[in-house]
Amino acid sequence: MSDQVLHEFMSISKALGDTSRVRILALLEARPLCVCQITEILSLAPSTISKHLSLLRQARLIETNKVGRWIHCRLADVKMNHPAMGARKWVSAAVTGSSQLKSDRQRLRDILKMEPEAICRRQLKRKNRP
Amino acid sequence: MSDQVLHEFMSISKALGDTSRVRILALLEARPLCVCQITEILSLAPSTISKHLSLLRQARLIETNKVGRWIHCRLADVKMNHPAMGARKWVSAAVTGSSQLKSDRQRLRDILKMEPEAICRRQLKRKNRP
DNA sequence: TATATAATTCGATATATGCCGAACAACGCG
DNA sequence: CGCGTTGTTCGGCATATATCGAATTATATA
Repeated sequence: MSDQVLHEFMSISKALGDTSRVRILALLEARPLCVCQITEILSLAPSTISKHLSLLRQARLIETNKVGRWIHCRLADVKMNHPAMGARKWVSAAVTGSSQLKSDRQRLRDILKMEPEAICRRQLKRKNRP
Repeated sequence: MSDQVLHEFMSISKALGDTSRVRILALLEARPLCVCQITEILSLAPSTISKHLSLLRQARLIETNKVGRWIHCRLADVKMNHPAMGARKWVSAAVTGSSQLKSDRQRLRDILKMEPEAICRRQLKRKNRP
């Protein structure tokens, strides 16, 4: 295809153009997370989170790997020579101080206190008894 | 309003999420330009360009000032302490080598050879005799 | 093997965005 | 002043995207 450079750049900038995806990136700066933890914090449908993660992966901003039943997400390797790395640094510097992201981090701390398996079960419970 | 920080960031990342606006930023890296020159290079309707410039201005990525009949556009002041500055550096580094932007720069060189007033008249001619 | 769980894909829908042309506003010049 | 020029605003249309729920796939476990 033509103009790989611009295409790659647009893939990254479009990925950064949505609040939910920026929140996910900011969460992953604290530590790697599994998809169900991210879903729990953002309070969006699993299918929506899945789509967001797919776009972030396409933009090479995050990497994922399967561990048993779960899929672990983490920020892409910093040593990678890719425009996504410059983006990561910019985002990181630009969003410090956001109250939304601060509140997300607090929610993450709460969730990490629970046993890992309890998180997804919580979502199930909520579904069956609304 | 709540979370000024995230809101400002999203304003910038959304501004960077469109090819035409990235092309405008890249052009302005070469030198300040008037709106009609940008319109000529991108080959879009004046109203479309105007909208793009408005978004770039809201994101504090560019600044404009009126000079007689024309409106001059330039990249925002680098000394400014604003997330837009980090964005500018990232964009600049990430898009070098794009063939689309290279071709835009060539087109810019051609246009700069013409007398300034000839550019807008060219658009007028094309309009009257299609 | 049968069931439950974690995540993705698909289809539908509502909203956002990019683009244009027409109308409008501001400015300069004869 | 009246006209041409430059740019913006507005309304409409087509496309893109964010979201959900239902169906599907893959994995673990009883």
